Amino acid sequence: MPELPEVETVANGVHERVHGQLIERVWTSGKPQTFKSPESEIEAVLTGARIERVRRVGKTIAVSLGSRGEFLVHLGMTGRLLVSSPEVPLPPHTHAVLSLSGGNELRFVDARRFGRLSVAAAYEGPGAEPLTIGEDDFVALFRGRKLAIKAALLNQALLHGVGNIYADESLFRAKIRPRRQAGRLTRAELLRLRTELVGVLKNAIKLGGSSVSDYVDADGVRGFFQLEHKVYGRAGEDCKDCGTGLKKVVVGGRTTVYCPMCQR
DNA sequence: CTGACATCCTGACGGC
DNA sequence: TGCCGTCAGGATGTCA
Repeated sequence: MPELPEVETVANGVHERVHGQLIERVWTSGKPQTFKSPESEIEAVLTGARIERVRRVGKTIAVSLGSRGEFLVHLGMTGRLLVSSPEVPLPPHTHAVLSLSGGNELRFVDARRFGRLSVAAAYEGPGAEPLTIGEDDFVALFRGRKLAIKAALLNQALLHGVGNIYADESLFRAKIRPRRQAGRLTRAELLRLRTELVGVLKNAIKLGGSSVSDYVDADGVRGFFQLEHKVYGRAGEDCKDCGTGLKKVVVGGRTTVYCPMCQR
């Protein structure tokens, strides 16, 4: 499932291949819940627009269209944003096709339809940016919060971009149990969490993200960070650091895996 | 306001 | 082999 590193990889890859190009034609599938803005509005804004920049904001891909605003793509769980030749057959579950002046198509494909397309004037994202937030601001995010630290990490209004994989992986590396109350973590623990979170996100970006279900980048290529996972997807296996059996619980409504020995 | 929980959707996987 | 039930999860909406 695409989180910050996967979305960043896709956004950068798409940017390289489409910036500066004109959107000549737009086709949309008509599946209602895929479109957060009316399809007619999306088509009107996109058709004839020039793509200035493609970047990541939280887990959202924001395509800047100059004075026309931004085209926002949220990949949900199984969404893919692909740059393809028109000669390549449309994959099943294609929901939008943008024909570009460079001759290629920008395609949005999403089997499970948790992804969303919309247009907006400008997009800032709901929360703070994990890669650039300072120490004091990071610590302040969790002050007084009674929910579990894992649930707090998943809350996009606090930090945006972190999902289930990198929440579990950063908590393991920071040696913090996922169910600890966020507001009761010490400053030292939160600073450790910030360091490990930034580290794991940057490392994952370097490796092209984690391909666990069907995540691929703009060229359809899989990432490699799943090979570095210490806990995510490893329920029932042994901790790579200490050999203790990893535990699986539900926190914040999400499957959560942790090491009861390493994480306190 | 804060937090907990159900809901959407379909492919993959396990069991028999 | 093939069928069927279960599971996965980001954002949103509802409820306490």
